[in-house]
Amino acid sequence: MLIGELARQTGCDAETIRYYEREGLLSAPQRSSSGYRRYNAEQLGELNFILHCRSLGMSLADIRNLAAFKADHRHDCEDINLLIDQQIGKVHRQIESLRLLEQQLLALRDKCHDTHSAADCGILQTLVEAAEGEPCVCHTPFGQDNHGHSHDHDHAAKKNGRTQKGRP
Amino acid sequence: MLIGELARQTGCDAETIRYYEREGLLSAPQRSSSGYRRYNAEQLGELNFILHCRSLGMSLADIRNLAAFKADHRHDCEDINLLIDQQIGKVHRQIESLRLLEQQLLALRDKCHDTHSAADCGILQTLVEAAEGEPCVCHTPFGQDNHGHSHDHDHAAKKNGRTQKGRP
DNA sequence: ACAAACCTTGTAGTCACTACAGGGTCAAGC
DNA sequence: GCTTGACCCTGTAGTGACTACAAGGTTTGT
Repeated sequence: MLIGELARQTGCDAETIRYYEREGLLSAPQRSSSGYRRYNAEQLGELNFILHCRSLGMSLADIRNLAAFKADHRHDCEDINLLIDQQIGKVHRQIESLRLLEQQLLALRDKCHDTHSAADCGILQTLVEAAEGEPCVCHTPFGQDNHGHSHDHDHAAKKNGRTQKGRP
Repeated sequence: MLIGELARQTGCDAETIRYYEREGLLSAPQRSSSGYRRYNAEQLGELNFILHCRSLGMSLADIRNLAAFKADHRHDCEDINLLIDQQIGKVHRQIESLRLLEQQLLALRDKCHDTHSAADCGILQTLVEAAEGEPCVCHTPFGQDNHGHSHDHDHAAKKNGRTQKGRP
């Protein structure tokens, strides 16, 4: 099966498949005489495994580890449990901080219900004041645990801590 | 005040401040004869506004818009409300999909409590089987609304849809 | 013979930073 | 006057997980 067919069967973009191969997650397939990638059922399974793990929010690095554990059958599964536990912890912290975020946004939204001039907009005023005074709740979205180089997709406020680090 | 002092007062890295300037979020400060950036209270306010919005999970593009609304006082605040509502919607959807994710991970974790060989690890087995059969819950983490180029913190499974797009 | 649909590689862009190289400036101390 | 160290500058490249495109080669059908 060619890459397009694999893409169709898995719902994964062909460019992403090539990307996974480059990243060493997917084993390099055989090639036809003209250089086309030829996949078999085994690689279909490999890719589905990757996609399923991705759908559980795991990073490619985590999946690489998991695949290594899978390959080495003498390995005991302590590390696997640890990996899943870490994933659960990560997701849990994300949920917590997003909930806080939601609260703050809803409170903000509450400042303005009718359409009027931006000069009188309660939301804008609140934002400006909050930035000035900054005695705010100041959660740290998915933060702190951010050592290493995880970069964690936490857009928001990352390491800057604001209340802690800021104004001493 | 020099950039280091501004960094200290806001808890924002100096390199990030320069980045915000490059991106046009922060107005270009005056320069000393030797080219050093000199900030005043107004720019301190500007930066705090940006950081506060970031801590609410807004993208730099959103903040740019918000700042434009702030500047143009004749503008009415409908767009501001819309922006906040969209932000709330985004956060809400993220929470929902993360909750689902958490359930799946907890169910997965439940497959293995003791340390034993990876060959017998319930987690690994479950992952492999789930990838093969794939009659799974198959949530789509923060997906779908992903038009444009939002990139949205969604690690997970992004557009690939899996159950929808895959295997027709 | 030719077009459409596929495949290849390589490079650059996304977002919000972060890190570093390679230099310049400034104040304090000797 | 000279050195040291803390600061500042610009510019470029890297992060994660893709996505998009350019410029070309191959295969298949009419």
